[in-house]
Amino acid sequence: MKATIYDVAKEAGVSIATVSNAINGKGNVSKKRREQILKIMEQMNYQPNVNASALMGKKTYTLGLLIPDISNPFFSEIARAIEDQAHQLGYSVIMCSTDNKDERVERYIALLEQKNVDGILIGTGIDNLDILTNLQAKHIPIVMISRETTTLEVDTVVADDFVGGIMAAQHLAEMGHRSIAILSEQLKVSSARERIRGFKQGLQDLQIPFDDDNIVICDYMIQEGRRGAGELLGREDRPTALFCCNDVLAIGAMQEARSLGIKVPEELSIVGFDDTILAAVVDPPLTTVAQPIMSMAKQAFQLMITNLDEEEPVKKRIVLRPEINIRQSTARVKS
Amino acid sequence: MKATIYDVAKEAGVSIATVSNAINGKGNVSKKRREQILKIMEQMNYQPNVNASALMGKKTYTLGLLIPDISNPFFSEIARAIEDQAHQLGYSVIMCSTDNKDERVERYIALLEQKNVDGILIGTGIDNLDILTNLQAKHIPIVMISRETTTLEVDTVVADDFVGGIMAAQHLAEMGHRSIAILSEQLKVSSARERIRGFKQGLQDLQIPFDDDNIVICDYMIQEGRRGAGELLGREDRPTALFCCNDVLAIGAMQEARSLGIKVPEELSIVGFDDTILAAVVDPPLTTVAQPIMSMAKQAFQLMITNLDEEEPVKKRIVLRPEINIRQSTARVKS
DNA sequence: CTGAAAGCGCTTACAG
DNA sequence: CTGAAAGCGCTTACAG
Repeated sequence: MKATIYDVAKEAGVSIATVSNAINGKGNVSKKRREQILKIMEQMNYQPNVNASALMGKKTYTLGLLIPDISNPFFSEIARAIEDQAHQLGYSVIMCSTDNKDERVERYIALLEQKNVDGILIGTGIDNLDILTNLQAKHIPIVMISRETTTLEVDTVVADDFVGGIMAAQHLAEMGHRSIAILSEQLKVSSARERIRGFKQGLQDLQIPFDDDNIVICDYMIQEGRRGAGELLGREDRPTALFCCNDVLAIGAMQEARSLGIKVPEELSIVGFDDTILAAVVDPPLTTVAQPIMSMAKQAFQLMITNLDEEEPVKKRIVLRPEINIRQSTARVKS
Repeated sequence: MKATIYDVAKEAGVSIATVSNAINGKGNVSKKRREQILKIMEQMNYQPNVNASALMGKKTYTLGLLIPDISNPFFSEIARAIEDQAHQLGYSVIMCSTDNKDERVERYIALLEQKNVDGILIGTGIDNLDILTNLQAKHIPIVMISRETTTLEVDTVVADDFVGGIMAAQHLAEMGHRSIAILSEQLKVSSARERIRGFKQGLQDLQIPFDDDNIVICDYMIQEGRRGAGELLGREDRPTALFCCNDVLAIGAMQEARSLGIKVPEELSIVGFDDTILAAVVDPPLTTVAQPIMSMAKQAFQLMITNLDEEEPVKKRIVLRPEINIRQSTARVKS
């Protein structure tokens, strides 16, 4: 049987209240008693039961992490970064893959509530704002990572998608591209919208025209990237460069180009977004905009902790600068 | 404030015992009362506090999942499969990336114990057997997935790595390869040992000689795959085919071959293991042995549940047959 | 400086 | 069929 606070109290010849105080550094326990108790705890290999103390209003030291899919490389990297932050401070994190379905989001949130998590990190899109509003009404701390809602006051940390878009545009423009198309995720995804807005801004700054007909919307799958690229590359006046809102679409585009006999980067430049492991592994290696995942996780976790400890902290929105990793999928346009 | 069992009892005009019985289908609550109570629970949006009921010896409906690294594609796929199984039955899973370090394993296990998880799924290597023995002594159900310990009696589900190795050998042999080398993970990894044993068996069955000098050991990283492949490909009598114990090493080998100007598959055939997303994305697409991840997760979870419910169930070892996915990284040897 | 007692939100015999 | 009471492992005033 696991040792309880009663066992150590009996062993130490004190009351459980004193043991509790010794553990938590509360009340006034004499130094001598305290050390003696701590020693006994060690000997008995006593670990306080977190759930029991949570019942008395203390923290559960458990957090929920909502992301679209833990098996997607981008989100698994986010998850790892969050896990590491959490682990350092003794928090556990429960993974929740939502598949971007509100219905799954709701089930998961209900589950997390029942388990009294201290807070929820949200890295997935949520269509129905009421879900978030309800969470706030229940005073469950939330922080959004890599996703955002403009309408709600909630702590969020994102990469600067707008600037990322500009970077991609500038790079392509420098390489001499003038006929460029975009492969986008669904426009309800806030980051996709921002990336496109930034990209168009970047082109406009350089006086390069862009027509919205050159945007094709895809779901977040390689197959979809192929389909979208196929549509664009089949046009009479085919683009010389593609800006893709994520690496997965970029890879789909690369595959489609190859099967159409279009050489990357000689005949078609491709830039992705996210800099997942996939970008490094593909041939040619993908030029892509990298989000500072580690920093994002650190900041997000910091915000979470602050929420947990303070009363009504002022909501923050932290925007981190991305960087473009130029590899071999982009080249000067052939003249 | 969240509704408690007292709130619904008061609202229903009954005692909390009756509410509890109604929820759990215990005792004898009249149908009418039961329905009335359930309705009120619904109205009040009452969710029982799992941690409180866990205190009375019920389950926490929380499981731990130990894997080397959630950001590694193979393990993130395992994690997703486990998560889906768990979610269906109302279990949450806490992710624990161990980096294959016993010290991290121990910290995580201590954390999981404090949180009273119902059981722990282990998909990571553990060097110090005492860690597992202790877990068993504490009667914490464990099941191993994709890893095993022969010395301990513990439920485990693995792919048949031995057969996977044979499949790889047969495929390469059929393609006419006779000069073959192996890129292995550290030999302390049980699955790597089995894969190699199977591979050698496969060759031997076909009377193809193999020399252990042709095995190079690498850590689980692309860079290491490059290094290992470089070593092998630099030899005077360079092999015409490489069997790699996982996709990551295979991809490292592909990259190294390319940078040495050796064409895959024309001059060098490569087969990997695991069939992660990476295998599909790389060029040429990688021939690789696939583990039936979904089935493995299902079985592992099933074993877990059985452990949770039954007294001392007989320990099982479930071995699932892998399959080889032949893509374009392997070809007939040039004659 | 220390302990008795009440309470957190539940479940489980047990009595009626 | 239903409820009073004890108890799970803790924490927190409060009294001494």
